[in-house]
Amino acid sequence: MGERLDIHNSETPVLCRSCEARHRGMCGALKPDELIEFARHTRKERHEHGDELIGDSTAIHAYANVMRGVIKLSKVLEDGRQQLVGLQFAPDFLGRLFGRESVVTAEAASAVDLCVIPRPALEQMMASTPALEHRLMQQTLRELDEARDWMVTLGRKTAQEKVASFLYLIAMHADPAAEPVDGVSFELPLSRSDIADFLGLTIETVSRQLTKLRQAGVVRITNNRTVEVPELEALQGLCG
Amino acid sequence: MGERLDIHNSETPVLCRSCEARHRGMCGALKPDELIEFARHTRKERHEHGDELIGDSTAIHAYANVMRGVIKLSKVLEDGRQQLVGLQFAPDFLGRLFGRESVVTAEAASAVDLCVIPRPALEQMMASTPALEHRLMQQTLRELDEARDWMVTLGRKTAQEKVASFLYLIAMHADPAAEPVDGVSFELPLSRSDIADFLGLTIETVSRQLTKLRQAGVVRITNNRTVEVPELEALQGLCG
DNA sequence: CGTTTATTTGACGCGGTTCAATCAGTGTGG
DNA sequence: CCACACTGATTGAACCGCGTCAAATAAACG
Repeated sequence: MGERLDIHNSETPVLCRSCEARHRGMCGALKPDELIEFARHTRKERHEHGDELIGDSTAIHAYANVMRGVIKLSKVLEDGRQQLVGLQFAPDFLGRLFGRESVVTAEAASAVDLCVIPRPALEQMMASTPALEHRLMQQTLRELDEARDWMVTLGRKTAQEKVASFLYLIAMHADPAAEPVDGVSFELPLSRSDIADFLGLTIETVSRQLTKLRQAGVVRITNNRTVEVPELEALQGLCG
Repeated sequence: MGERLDIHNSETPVLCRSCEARHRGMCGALKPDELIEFARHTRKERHEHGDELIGDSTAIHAYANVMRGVIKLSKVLEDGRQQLVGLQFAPDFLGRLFGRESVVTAEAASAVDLCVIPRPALEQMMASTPALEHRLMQQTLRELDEARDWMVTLGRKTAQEKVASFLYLIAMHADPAAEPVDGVSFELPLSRSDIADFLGLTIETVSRQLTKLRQAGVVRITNNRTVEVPELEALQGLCG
């Protein structure tokens, strides 16, 4: 009898309870019973640093929610020049909605946990649940805003300002509540090479600018990846 | 009696009949009676080249559809450096949905006709007409794709490739059906200064690269604004 | 036709790339 | 445990593409 009750129970699925996307991500748009229906179609996937999650020009069979880790979206020119065009953190949505095939490559920048849902399942659900499409619309609009900010960085900032802007971006992501006067410390989710591809620079230039920032006392860097910013304000002032 | 019938008539509103947005734009998502309701809230606006349509950091009271002309979206840094972050043509949608205030400046790059709808009217309509939100979602996703393509241009292409890419972009917009082997001719919607801000270059560099392209026989330019491309393939080959 | 603004062209310098060498961290096998 | 290789990051030196500054030319406008 306990079991029979469970079937019609509207409790949050176990796996969703501890999921960030449950509230801040797209699943926040779902009512309890919708969430249960949703969870019936999803599967969890764990990926290692460096795994290619979606290849450029590959068919789109599934979408996903980022539950943990960082994902980089990139594009390459025929001759190999590469540019990052997006960075995704939990609880972002991953995948080009309604696209025939992907126009970017998605790669795990760290260990990553995904909550994967097949394309037809999500699209059906979106069609019947306007709130879900609305939530994804909000995320898409936010991504567009970010892309445009980034375009200013790529087109108009100096190498110094680019690197400062990148550090500031990551710092704010590590601690969204941080005040300008605060100090923060965090791990860089990207290698020098990735940072260069993010900023439209070479690794050498990135490295040189980082040493300048270090010498200026704006940041402290240990083990290549750990960054400490004594006061965000100083960093912000260098962002152009 | 004829008049009474008209009231409940489901004919397309007169002003919408010749509008591009009616089919390709957001209004294509509306059924005839919805279109009538929609049209009750809209007003047509005509703007001159150079008019500021939306200011950075201004409250968003209305959205609009571009019926004619070209609009440039831009951002500026405190010290005046400027970067275009979007170009909009008919029948694109104008305005940051659900945003509190604009994060870009929108300026008419040519004479422009807008179909303006107050913010509450559109948002109510979106809430009750999922197809409308879906259509706008599609446009937003397309804009995001374009922004990311552009990021590659800004971050990784040479001045030569940037200018070629820009000309190619405009050429394809002037004649979307054009084949690579075809030739096309069109008017540039932007000044050299705007093109520079679009590509993250200076006007001098833009000018020099245009002369190079002219000397190479890839384009012919008359009156500073009229461009003729004998074969698109040659131009495309220079886009990197 | 004169004035103003937009574009082109030229000369020069600098910021960032390129090429190359060094250094640091990490794993591997003897 | 150390020598070795390997990968990622830093540093240095030389080069060059693009920006800067300045002047000439062309187009737009009254």
